[in-house]
Amino acid sequence: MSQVRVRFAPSPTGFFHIGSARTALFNWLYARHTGGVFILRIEDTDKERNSEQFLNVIYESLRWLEMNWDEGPGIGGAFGPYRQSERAAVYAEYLEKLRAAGRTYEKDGATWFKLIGDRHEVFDEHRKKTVTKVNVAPTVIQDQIRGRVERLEDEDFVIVRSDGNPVFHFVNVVDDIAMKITHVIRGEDHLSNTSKHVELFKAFGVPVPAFAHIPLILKQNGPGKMSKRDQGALIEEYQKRGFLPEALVNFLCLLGWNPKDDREKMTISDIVALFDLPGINQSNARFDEKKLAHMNMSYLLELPEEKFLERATAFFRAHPAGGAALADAAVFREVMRLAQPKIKGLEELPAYTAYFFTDDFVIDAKVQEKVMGKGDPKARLGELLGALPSMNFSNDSAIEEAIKSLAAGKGLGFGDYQAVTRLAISGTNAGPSITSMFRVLGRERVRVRLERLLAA
RNA sequence: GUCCCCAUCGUCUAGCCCGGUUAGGACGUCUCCCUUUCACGGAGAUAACCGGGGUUCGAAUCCCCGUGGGGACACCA
Repeated sequence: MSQVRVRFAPSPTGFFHIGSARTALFNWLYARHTGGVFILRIEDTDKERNSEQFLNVIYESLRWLEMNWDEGPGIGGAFGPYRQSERAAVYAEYLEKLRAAGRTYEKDGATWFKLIGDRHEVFDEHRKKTVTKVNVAPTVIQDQIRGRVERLEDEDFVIVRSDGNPVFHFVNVVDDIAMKITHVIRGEDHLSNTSKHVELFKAFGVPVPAFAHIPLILKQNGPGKMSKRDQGALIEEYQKRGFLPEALVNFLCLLGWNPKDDREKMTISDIVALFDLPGINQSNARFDEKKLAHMNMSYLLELPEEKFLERATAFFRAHPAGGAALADAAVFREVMRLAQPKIKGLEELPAYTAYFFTDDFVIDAKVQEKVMGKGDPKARLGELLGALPSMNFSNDSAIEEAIKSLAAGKGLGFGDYQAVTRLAISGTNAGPSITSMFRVLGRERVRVRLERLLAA
């Protein structure tokens, strides 16, 4: 068989969302799995709704998710241009073929595609108008995922608007022919359009590509498919929130596809090796951000220290808290080492580590009430403060030993000092071990914080 | 309304094609363990074959009908 050629064909009429990304991903995976070609084609024939801003979001999101395209904008290729707004000549040429074959006619200033068969008028209750039906046999669609689907396509349809611009169905098919697309992998919302497309392919006298209509992604709450306006729908949102692209890709693969065993976390090369069209599900999947978050945490946890530092640095650079956090590279590195095994996502970092970078941190009132109401926390603070000047701050275990021996001298344990000390130096009840916090903060800042709570 | 697609735990899913499983895994939730807090991790628990008919010795699995969900019905893509 000749080389697989697939395309992802977004229209830049809105932000790039989860569903589009998954469609792109399945196309990309299939190309990589088969050693084929992944083409990016921009379907910007709707002049009213297109915008350069949305176009850039598409490019940026695809690059972020590392779905590199082999042909398309910025790359070129033998079948360009790859933006439909620049392909008018191609459409004119193909329109002429259809016209020559007697498959078009003009009506109301637009060009219509003519079905072959006897015609009769029918009043359509739903559309409240009289339409012309054509007696035709049902169009058969052979779908790689759904099997054989029959659909009656029995009305002529517009292929070129009265303003001269060709419509989606026409340009989509023309480009698939011109770009020698072998497999059309797209959302199931296009299944109903496919009969139009098949009739066009047939009218052009070319073989119909293989179709694979993948299930849709439903919004996490409420009815319907996910759309650009839904909460958690936008790819760039995840990028901004510091999700790891490899985690998002892995998660997206699992929405509608799986390796047929218990594996979930897989490297992209494993996925490429295992992915295939017949393995794709037929039913829609609901988006579950909790599972994405879990996947993300799992990837974050196994990131090498240096990689984590890189990602965290990039995240803080784009964050309001970044200035303070990144002021001292050595401290930042230490704090990130402490934070990596503890957090679920990079977006937790600023709040989780704030007290390392500022002395003006918030003290959690609820935690304070709880901690200060048990035992004699102020006595413990006083004792610790007394021991502080002679404490060896060079490493965690030295600090731990110092606190333990202080505790032992009073007939207490490490735990009796833990909560109140943590509250004093971080304002909360969750975080790295207090010995690490001591070491990173340093004696002087610890002293000030202990005294502050003691005086409160 | 018409047409098309789909249907296993709350969610993502394995199993279905080639009928016989204690219907498996993951996320979530809960419990316990680990522990210097919080996470991580470990052990366990929770929870599903949409309904009804057939076919069959036997149906999650095959067939039909309902029901439910989704999509499409533009001179949008």
